[in-house]
Amino acid sequence: MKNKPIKLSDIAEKLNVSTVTVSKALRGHPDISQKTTKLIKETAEKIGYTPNFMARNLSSRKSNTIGVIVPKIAHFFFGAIIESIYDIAFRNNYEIILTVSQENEKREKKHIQTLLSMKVDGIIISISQETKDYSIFDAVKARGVPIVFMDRIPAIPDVDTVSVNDRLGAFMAIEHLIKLGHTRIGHFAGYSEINIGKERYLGFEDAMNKYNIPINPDWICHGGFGEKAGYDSFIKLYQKNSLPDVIFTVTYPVALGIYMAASELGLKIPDDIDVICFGNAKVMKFFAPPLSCVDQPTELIAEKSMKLLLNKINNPDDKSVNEVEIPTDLVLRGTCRTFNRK
Amino acid sequence: MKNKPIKLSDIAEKLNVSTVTVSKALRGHPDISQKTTKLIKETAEKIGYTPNFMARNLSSRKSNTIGVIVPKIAHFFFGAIIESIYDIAFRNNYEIILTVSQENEKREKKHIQTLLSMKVDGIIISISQETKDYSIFDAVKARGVPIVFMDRIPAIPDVDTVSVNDRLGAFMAIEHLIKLGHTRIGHFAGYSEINIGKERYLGFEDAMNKYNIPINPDWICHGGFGEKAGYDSFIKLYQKNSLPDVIFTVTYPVALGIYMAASELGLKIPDDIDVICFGNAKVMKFFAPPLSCVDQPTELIAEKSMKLLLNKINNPDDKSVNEVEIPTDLVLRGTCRTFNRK
DNA sequence: AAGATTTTAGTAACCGATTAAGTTATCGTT
DNA sequence: AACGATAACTTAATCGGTTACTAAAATCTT
Repeated sequence: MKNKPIKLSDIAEKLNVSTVTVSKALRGHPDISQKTTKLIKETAEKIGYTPNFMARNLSSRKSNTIGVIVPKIAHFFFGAIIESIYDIAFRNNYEIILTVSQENEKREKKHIQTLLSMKVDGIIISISQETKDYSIFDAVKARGVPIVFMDRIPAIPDVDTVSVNDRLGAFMAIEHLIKLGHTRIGHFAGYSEINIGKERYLGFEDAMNKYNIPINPDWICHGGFGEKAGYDSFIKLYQKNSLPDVIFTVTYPVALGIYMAASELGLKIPDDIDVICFGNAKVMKFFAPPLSCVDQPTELIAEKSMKLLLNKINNPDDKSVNEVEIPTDLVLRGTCRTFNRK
Repeated sequence: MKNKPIKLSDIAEKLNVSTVTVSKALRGHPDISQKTTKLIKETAEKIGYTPNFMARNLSSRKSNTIGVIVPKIAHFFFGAIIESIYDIAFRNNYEIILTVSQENEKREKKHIQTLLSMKVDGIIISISQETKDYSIFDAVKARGVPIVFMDRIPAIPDVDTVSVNDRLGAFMAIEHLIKLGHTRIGHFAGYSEINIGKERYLGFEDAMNKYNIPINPDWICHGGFGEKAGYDSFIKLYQKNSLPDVIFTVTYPVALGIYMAASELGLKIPDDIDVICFGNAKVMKFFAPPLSCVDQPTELIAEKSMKLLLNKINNPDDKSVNEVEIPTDLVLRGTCRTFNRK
């Protein structure tokens, strides 16, 4: 009962022309006359022909496909970015192969290999929080496959990147806290091996230094970019009886972890502990209290990344290195609005 | 500077065997002796060979790939499901091609064709809210490609489906409201053409009928499953000065729309207007007030869908029709906890 | 020890397209 | 009228594998 898919040769036979003629006609190649092209296109449409993706890509050696690797999906930041990427890809007639590393370096590596074996035309990646071995990225470059690093960027030279102004964004947040009168400021910093961890910490440090506020190492907690990290760090500080007045978190999920821990511990935000995070999400404004944050414009990140990548794909000889930096905004909602010195 | 990817014949030449031998060895075919197999596998590893996905799939006529189509990504429900699907796929050595219809029937159709042309081994789909023409799904079936409908299911016979108990879930929610003393109950119902819209409405109706509470047609609002629908409907009711006491929404985003509208209008949830929705999300518990809902176990939905699909892929002769139904739970948080008759 | 089997490997054909390199017929030039 | 140029197709080769057959060597049978 299995309908065999229609192929080029079916159309060719029917119209008594060669398969090459059909192939060319369908792609609008000037070799073929208007008349024949029209005829072929019409019959192709009529009998419902769709080209075999594999065959086409194998012989043409390109896939019109972009590979995307992200650490997570079910988090607002990546979800929003992915949605935008899909949208842009669709409009440009590209397919997306999305893979998820689950913050796991080995998976990430395997995905990259898969994408290469699929002959994707380019790759957009936000690396996992635990990725330490960057040699795989050299392999990608060696293959001549354009790659754009987005948001989470490894420290390697000469790569195209799109990120937000992490350092300044963090600085602005901390400066705001200080101006509110805060001095006992903590920072849940993720991992410092990776740019977003490092830069955001640096921004934090910049502000603390500028206003001559000592940094309490107890309050600088590392551990990851997810909820668990925020939750665990908070619980630990609480148990050590060493909570700061306010915590700046490296990501939104980390802040979520704090909300979770605080609610379990019966601590009130923002009275007992205040929170501000890097990264925005639509739902924050409905939180109790609405969470203030440093806004990262996801759509813009996606757009710039895609533009950069498509540009590299279409101009293979373009060896330029582009490091796009997107500005951030401080969005003040219910948290970190005021501070009453205890 | 472009490293040519290594191919089968490179290994074959190096070891002085035929490409077929290499191909077989790498796939562990019994034709080849242990010794040669080991040797081939080792050198393949050493020189970093990865098979060309396109070539392999073209000649073998299968792809070890599953196509997934969802209406949205950046919404908790789908995000969570997709994440689980990716996880299961990875563990089973399948690739996922994820596409996003953006609630658009034409895109959805195009994606299906693309997936077919990519020769995916099977498809998991949650159809768009506006999909009316189901003929494309027959085409998929005719091709012999297994397809599993998940959550959003078209009304066509003999298809494999995985859904939650929409009707009962809605019934339980409404019954709870009624037992709280509510009678002025509204329902933002999405579209009734599609199962989740229809069934959840039916559950609503069941409860209203059981307790002999008249349904006010003004309070049954249709329009979609997204935030905009919730927002628009709420504003409209407000302007008509005809708000119910409590609204049951067909999805979580619709409830979000209400939160948004209510906050703009200065109405307090749950005092001025109360809300409960179908569909859960981790962040709801941090809302002001924490949103009560009917929980849909996303992980289970993903798991059942994948299991069903993989089963069909591995047993092509299995013509059974499976309709998996997953139970739901009422999760009470800050909304719809009590009701003081006005 | 000869024939039957099994092991192990190789040959040829093919998957469904695309690209490169012909082949005619037609046309314009001078 | 002879020549090169152009238009419109076709033929052959190729992309990098896999499958179906075939063949030689090794092992087993009786």
